[in-house]
Amino acid sequence: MYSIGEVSKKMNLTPSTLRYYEKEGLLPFVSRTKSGIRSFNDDDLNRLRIIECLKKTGMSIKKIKQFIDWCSEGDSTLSLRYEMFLERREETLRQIEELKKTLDVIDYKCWYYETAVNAGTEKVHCMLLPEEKRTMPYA
Amino acid sequence: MYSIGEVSKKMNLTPSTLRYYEKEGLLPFVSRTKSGIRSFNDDDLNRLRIIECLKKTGMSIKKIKQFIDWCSEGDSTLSLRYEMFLERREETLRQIEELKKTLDVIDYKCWYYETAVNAGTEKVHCMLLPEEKRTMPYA
DNA sequence: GTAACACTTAAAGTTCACTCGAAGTCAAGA
DNA sequence: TCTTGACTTCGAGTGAACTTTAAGTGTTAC
Repeated sequence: MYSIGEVSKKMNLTPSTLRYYEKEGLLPFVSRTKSGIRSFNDDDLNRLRIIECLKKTGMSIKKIKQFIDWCSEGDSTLSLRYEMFLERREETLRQIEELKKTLDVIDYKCWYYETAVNAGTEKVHCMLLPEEKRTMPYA
Repeated sequence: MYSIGEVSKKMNLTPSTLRYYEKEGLLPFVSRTKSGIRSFNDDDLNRLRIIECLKKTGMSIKKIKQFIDWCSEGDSTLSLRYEMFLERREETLRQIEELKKTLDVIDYKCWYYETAVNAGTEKVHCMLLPEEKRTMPYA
């Protein structure tokens, strides 16, 4: 059993954030001591890890709440939850692809500025011979 | 030469967003017609593409403005800009790695729910034999 | 000429995801 | 007993990135 402070350290979230998540309906599973203090167990931590995972795929708090609600509704929502993870999978693959394309542009810019720094001026890129120039859609 | 409406279509940004970017100092290079209408050229579009690229790496408008300011200051800021792109490169690689780890969890959940949907109940995951279970830090 | 439409500004409004502050409760140690 | 420190609630505040609104200007088609 863990207090909100312990969980906040383990998960790298502030206690305020955890209370906010609870208020938004993301943590209906967290129990309380008889004096009203939140008490997280290891299953709760695992559920929090899934929530963090969904956040990293860019899901909003509202959509994550939808998923948590489905979990509470039991087996009748299994296929909805399955579909959701398939969509998250596609979205995550898309994001990885987009970041890889972004990285190509960044890599080009690293070369561009390395060359310019060595030459002492950005003008070097107007003076390069064609075969020294890199092909990029934009510079 | 392109109007704000044409650029908004080309870049998939609203005219309001482009005006907001200008207000925030991201587009000091965009000129105006004598009647005050913004007039973008192809170089401007390329600069906008770099701005979009930096946004995709998670850079804030303020930090992008810093970079734009450096560009306006000329060769004296070349190494600052080089350093910035090296940092962006590291950050982008980090994000790709994080997404790949996230994808592993999502993939596990896809399997988890596929199995549960086929069985008609989530309880199947308590009944699986040890060798059928996947090892994941959390379920 | 005039209607329609895309452009202009400045300022206010929206949404999201927190984040903080005030006031109070509870359990343990000196 | 009293202090300390971590917890509680509720409501207000924050910052980022737009987004909308209102009022007005300019250009083009008929």
